[in-house]
This record gives sequence, C-alpha cells and structure tokens, in this order.
Amino acid sequence: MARRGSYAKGVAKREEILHAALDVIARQGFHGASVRELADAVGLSQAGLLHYFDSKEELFVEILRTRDQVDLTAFGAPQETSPDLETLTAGYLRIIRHNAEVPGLVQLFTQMSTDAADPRHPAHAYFLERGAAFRAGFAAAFTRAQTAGAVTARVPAQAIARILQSVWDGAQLQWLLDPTVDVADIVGTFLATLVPATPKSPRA
Amino acid sequence: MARRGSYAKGVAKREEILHAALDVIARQGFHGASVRELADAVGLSQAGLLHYFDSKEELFVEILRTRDQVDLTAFGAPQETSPDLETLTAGYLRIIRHNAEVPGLVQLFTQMSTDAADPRHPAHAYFLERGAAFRAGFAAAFTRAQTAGAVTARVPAQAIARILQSVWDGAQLQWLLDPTVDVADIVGTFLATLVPATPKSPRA
DNA sequence: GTCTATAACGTGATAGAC
DNA sequence: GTCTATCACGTTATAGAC
Repeated sequence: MARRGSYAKGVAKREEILHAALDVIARQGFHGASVRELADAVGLSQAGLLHYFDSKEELFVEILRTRDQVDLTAFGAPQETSPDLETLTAGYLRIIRHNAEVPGLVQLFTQMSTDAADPRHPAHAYFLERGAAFRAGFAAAFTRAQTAGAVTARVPAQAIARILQSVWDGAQLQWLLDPTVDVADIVGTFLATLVPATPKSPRA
Repeated sequence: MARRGSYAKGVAKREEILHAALDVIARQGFHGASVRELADAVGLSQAGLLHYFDSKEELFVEILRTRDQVDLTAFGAPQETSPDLETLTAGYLRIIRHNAEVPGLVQLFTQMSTDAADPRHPAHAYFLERGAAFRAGFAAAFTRAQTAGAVTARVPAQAIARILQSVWDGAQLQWLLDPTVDVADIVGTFLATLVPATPKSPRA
C-alpha cells in the first residue's frame, strides 16, 4: 500500500511519540525540557527519539501542532461552517479552561513563542500562521456580530481580533507567574466589555 | 566617608556596568545572551563581570530593574501625586513607543518573564511586583475615570487594569514575532474601546 | 529501528595569580 | 578589582554496532 514498506509504520510511530510527549508534558510539566528528558519519559533513548525528527526544535513544534489539533477537535468549535461569535468564544473558552489543567503545555507554548521571534527559528512560521488563523476566524465572527449590534462597531473587527489575541497571550503569561490568575475570566471580561451599552432591542 | 573604602566605588561600578549592559542590549539586541557575551560587550572578562553579581540571573534582573528606572524617569508620568488616566496612559504610550526602538530589551524582558514562572527563579518576585504596581496605578486612574464617566463602569477598574496589562504583554509578544505589529496602536485602540458610547455631557 | 558511546561545543561558576 | 585558566556539567547531534 505505502510506497515503502516501513514508511507507514514510521509515520504511525511518529504520531504515537507526539501524543505520548504531549501527555507527558501535560502531566509532568515542562522545565525547559531537554530531548533526553523527553526521550526517557517516552521510553526511548535520546538518539532513538531524534531518529524521527530532524532536530530538537522541529520536535517541539510538532508537539505544539499536535496539541492544537487535539484541542480543536476536543474542545473547539466545528470548523466546517464559519461559526458565530458565541459558538467560537464558547469553544475557545473551553480550551482556555482546559489549559489551566496542563501548565506544562502552556509553558512550552510560551517559551517557544519567545524563542521563535528569530525568523530562522523552526517555529517562527508556525506561530505566525496560528495567530493569523485565530484572528481571521474571530474577525469574521466579530464583523457579523457588529452588524447585528452585539459588538461595538467603534473599532474594526480586525483590530478587536488582534486585541483579543493579545489579551489571551498576555493573561496566560500572568497566569504562569501567578497561578491564581484566571485566564478565562480575564478573556471573558474583555469580551463583555465589547457589548455596546445600548443594545438594538432595549429592555429598560 | 563610606563605611569601607572600596564599597562606594563598587556600587558605582555596578551601576555603570548595568547602564552599559542596557545600552549594549538596546543597540545590539539580545539573542539568549550569555554572561560571556555581555562581559565582552561591556569590556570585562566573564569572571570580572560576575564579580559584581551573584549569578547570571541576578545580573539580568538588575538590568531589567535599571531599565524600568531609566524609562520611568525618562518617559513616565510624574510619580509624586497619583496621576489622572490621560497623564498615565500618555506616559506609558511613550514607553511603549520607545520599546519599538530597543527590541533586544523587549526580548530580554519577555524571555525572562517566561523563565521566571518558576517561583525559585530570581526574577519571579520582580515580575510579580512590577505587575502589581502597574495594575495598582491604573486601577486608581480607572476608578477616577469611571466616576467621571470617561471609562465604562460596567467592569471593575481592577479588572480593566489586568486586561490592559494583558493587552500590552500580549501585543509585545506578537510584535516580537512580527515587527510590523504596532504595540502602541493596539494598546491605544483597546483604551479607546473603554470610552462609553454616551458620555455624561452629550453633544449630539 | 533502536541502541550505546562519544564527539564537539557552550555554559555558569570558581580558584588563584597579580 | 580584575584577570587567566580551568572545572564540571549539560546540551544536541552523530557514528556505528546490532
């Protein structure tokens, strides 16, 4: 079936490694983990682990990619049709709340995102694309919410999406420093801020 | 004069080193800099530099402390009396715009703040205190602005201050990844969002 | 495909001369 | 106070056996 006999198995093993790594980091945390540590945790030697990935950094980006995929299918909004703002935020708030259970993954994500500032870093493109996709999804939802009068039209939807991304990333930074910080609460409060004072259909 | 002959000179040299380091990082950038690199740039040997600081991490926190002090006196709002929101934001927006000229310092700050998630990290307390002070200043200003009707009263001033901090930190993260991002614009836009649609003294 | 062993390097920190 | 020299360690990556 596959082009070469061992190719499919190699891919499957790679996938298995990534999910195992994800699990280990989620449960045991991430303390600037080295390839060796991760290899031990996954049940391989360091060289054995690097057999499947070109470098340490490539390995870690793949872990983050796997995580996005897992989270989006587990907690995210359905992607087929472009969802409305409520559905979209509900999905992301589930992800955000889940993140509070896996500090190691958040730490890995944050650490990588600062390292990836260098354009030559293997994760650079990943973070750019991820951010753009996030903003595009929300910009569309905000635009529709604005025409419905559910979100302030004073500021362009694109700008609101960018601010939302900032709030999320920044709040996560604060949470890492002080675990009593509630990221979902901060993001939720910000979203509440966007509802115009006088809705289209007044009640009072 | 001083208690011990060499004490005063030691402190002065320390100060001089910190300002020189600040300058070097601002101009040449920060690429996960080692003590050795910084020592070279400052004109000392690695051991010579560490003579003034207990460890690498202590050195870098002191650099950040020095930076805060320099920035606040150069661009910040006067601290004697608690400033109003406009003065406070104007000062911080100057700092934010200045940051765009010194990416190395922003990188150092961000990198340290993720490393400092560990409570045993020497910079941990620094970041907690800095964040608390930032929020306290803005919470007071927001409270006053709320009673004046200049800022939405729908959300507590404390929460707004926390969101503002998130916006700043998060936008900076995005800027590091993509230098075309305008941090001051994002923060400014967020602040504009907070002005109630219908002010106390209506014009239209 | 996975291992052991090791290369090649950079790091922070310290000892000791001057 | 500042240097040179070096220690002790951890890192990623690779070579080569099996």
